[in-house]
Amino acid sequence: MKSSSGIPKATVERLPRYLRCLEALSPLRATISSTDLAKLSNMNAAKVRKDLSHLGTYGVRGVGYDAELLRFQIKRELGLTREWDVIIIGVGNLGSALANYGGFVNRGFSIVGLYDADMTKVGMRMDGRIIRHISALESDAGRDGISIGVITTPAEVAQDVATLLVDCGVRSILNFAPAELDVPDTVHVRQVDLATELQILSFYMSGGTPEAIDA
Amino acid sequence: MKSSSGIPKATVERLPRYLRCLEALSPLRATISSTDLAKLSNMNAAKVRKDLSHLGTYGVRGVGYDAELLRFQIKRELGLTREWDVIIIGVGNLGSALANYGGFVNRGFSIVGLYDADMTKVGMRMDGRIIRHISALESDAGRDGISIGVITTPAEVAQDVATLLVDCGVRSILNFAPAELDVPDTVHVRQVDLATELQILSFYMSGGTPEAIDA
DNA sequence: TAGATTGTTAATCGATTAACAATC
DNA sequence: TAGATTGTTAATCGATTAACAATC
Repeated sequence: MKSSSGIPKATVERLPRYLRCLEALSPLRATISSTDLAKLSNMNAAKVRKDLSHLGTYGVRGVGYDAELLRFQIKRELGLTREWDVIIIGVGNLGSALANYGGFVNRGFSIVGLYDADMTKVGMRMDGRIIRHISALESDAGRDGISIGVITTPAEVAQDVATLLVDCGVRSILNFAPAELDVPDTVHVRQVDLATELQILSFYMSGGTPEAIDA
Repeated sequence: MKSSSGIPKATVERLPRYLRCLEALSPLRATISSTDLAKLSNMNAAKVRKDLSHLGTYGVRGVGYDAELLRFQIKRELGLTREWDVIIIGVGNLGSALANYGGFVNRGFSIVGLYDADMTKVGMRMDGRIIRHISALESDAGRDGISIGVITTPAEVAQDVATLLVDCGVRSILNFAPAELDVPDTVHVRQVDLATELQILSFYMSGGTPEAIDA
């Protein structure tokens, strides 16, 4: 008995990157080698082959991978052969930007609901959808079966929103609020923190530890 | 001779998280143990101690860490005792959201410029700053000394923008465009791809490989 | 056949974790 | 002193990479 998926975490997190490179490829290109895909994705050819080997053996020795087939296999592995319903909670600057962002729809995600606690926003139309009050979430969720909740609220209320989502049966959360979320471990959380990214860059710009000066 | 910083990559990427937890702490709280910090940051106490040991020995056996001192040491290590100047290229939905996002300023980052290629946007005022044309970037950069460039353009032009930034002397890039950037390895790139995050969640929702069904 | 490239093995490297002596 | 908690060691685990036999 092995774990529900034999694919290592690190590989899963790289598959979308390969997919993105394959989709950007000229449609005329029939095959691609691990070396070429490595170059496109800023990766190492051995790593590419090892990652792809987890999908099955879709490469042809001496030739490479069928680009179209590989694209499909990655999508299948990532569960992107179906469409997932996404809701956004918190229609501030970032939430609005995501609601209007075209990059989701053509990548397998459909934004089916926008929620906010601010009554002055409720009822407003945004990219064809009406903003609903957060209190409507529970009944909506029961009817619609939401796959992913995106949290773009202020940090102070992020935990409450996460708890509400979990109570509504949502098992995947993408959290943009700079707050740690405490959820059952049946729930998957991906955290994106914009300030964190800048802080990591800051570390490398400042050149590491002061001790390194006496090198 | 060791590398310019002895701190492992994985630790650097966790320091902002500890920092965020410490800043959310009650100001009355004088000390914090590795166990408590681990709970707050959804981490393991041994990992916390190991990470913090890279900063020096600021803990006290039997007592814990001085919360305020620890906060300062992490900020110092991350290079956050100074302020970094940030520019945003591409004032679309996401770029505008970031320009108006308060979370940067009080975390050590100052947005000093907004650029776009669209002449209808150039000259517009946004959160007190005037959007300038991308062609002005080169001379502005020479005068101002920009630390970090944030790319929020369409994917198609992201590489050109990155190249321009590098030519302007920018050595740290935060890229939101779903495109792989090819830059010299003196330049640090952090990539944030919103669709990628959803795709990773999709993988775990769909339960891994089909082969797993016959378990 | 000769050249190219995969799939996989085995070595290496780095990160995580448990355990515990040191010490407040 | 007794209890608590760090800092660090050593074991473990997982990820990366080079190398090459298999094979198109």
